[in-house]
Amino acid sequence: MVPLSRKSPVPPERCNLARAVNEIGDRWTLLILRSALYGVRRFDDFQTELGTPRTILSGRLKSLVETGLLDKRTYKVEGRRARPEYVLTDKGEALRPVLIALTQWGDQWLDGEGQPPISFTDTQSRQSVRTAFVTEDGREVSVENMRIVLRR
Amino acid sequence: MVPLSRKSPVPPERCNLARAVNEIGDRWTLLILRSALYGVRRFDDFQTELGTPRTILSGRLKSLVETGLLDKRTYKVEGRRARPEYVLTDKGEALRPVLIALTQWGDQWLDGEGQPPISFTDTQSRQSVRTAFVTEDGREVSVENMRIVLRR
DNA sequence: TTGCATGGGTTCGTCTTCCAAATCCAGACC
DNA sequence: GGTCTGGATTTGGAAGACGAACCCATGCAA
Repeated sequence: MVPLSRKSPVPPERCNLARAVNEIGDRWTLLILRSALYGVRRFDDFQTELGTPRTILSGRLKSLVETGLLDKRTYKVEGRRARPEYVLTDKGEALRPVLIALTQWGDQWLDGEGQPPISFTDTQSRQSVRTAFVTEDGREVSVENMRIVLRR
Repeated sequence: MVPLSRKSPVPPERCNLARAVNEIGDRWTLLILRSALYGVRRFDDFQTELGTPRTILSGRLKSLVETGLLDKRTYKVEGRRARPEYVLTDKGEALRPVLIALTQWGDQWLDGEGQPPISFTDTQSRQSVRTAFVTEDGREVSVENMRIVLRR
């Protein structure tokens, strides 16, 4: 169990977790990113899938573009006029491991019965895949063997 | 880049990511969990560190207890009356990898200059630690080598 | 025993955000 | 000219966030 502390080693203002939470830490934003990671790009597709109020969706998409998580482009279907689409940037794509880890947390602690609806396997070994901590050269480290390093 | 899709393979109602987001996906809740993972347990310590309005903090702590992420206990300091404290449960502790992954995302994409304020090393090899996907037996898998498996 | 300090809240009134429904708008097609 | 379609903005009411003040039980000191 974590020992009692009166305050965090890194204050929230300097903490990149706190910053990340400020950027993506709200329900709709996370759900939009979830859909985006599955390839959803269009306003009405987000809206239909998530049921997000159109006002909110419009605002969240704008924020996500401003913070560089989504790229607003134009797509054109033959015989339709050009429309915007919202595609994940590298920065947005880099959240995939975070959201997969959160999904697996949900699989374990929220679902209860049965198999999770989605999981992943390694195309080579065909083994199932989970998130873990690894050293630089890719060997797994357990949480007990991790030491916190504070800068300064 | 992710191919275009008109909807997600798992609808939000069945998705454990969406469920997880409903349970912990708001700013204050995530910030409270962050502090809790560092060992913060007491009302005023959360309040001082995060600046959360006391009404909000009170409500969020209550929810976190109800959803089983925090355990409300009593602590007693010599010469002080007994007071409640909020300690992470196993379910809450299991979020650590998720939040570390998010921290590392923030280190990479939000900070810009310099070293991150906090990082981790393996006590054995002294190498730095990152989050990654691994097979059951702990060998790393890259995102490109991961195949989605849908149940049913 | 009055007074004050402490920690963990609740109450109150305001102020912001959320939200659903309606409307707007530009291009494509008929 | 009328209508469809996708991507929005506007509007007004409902919900949630917020800051300040207050409450309350205990311990301690005068």
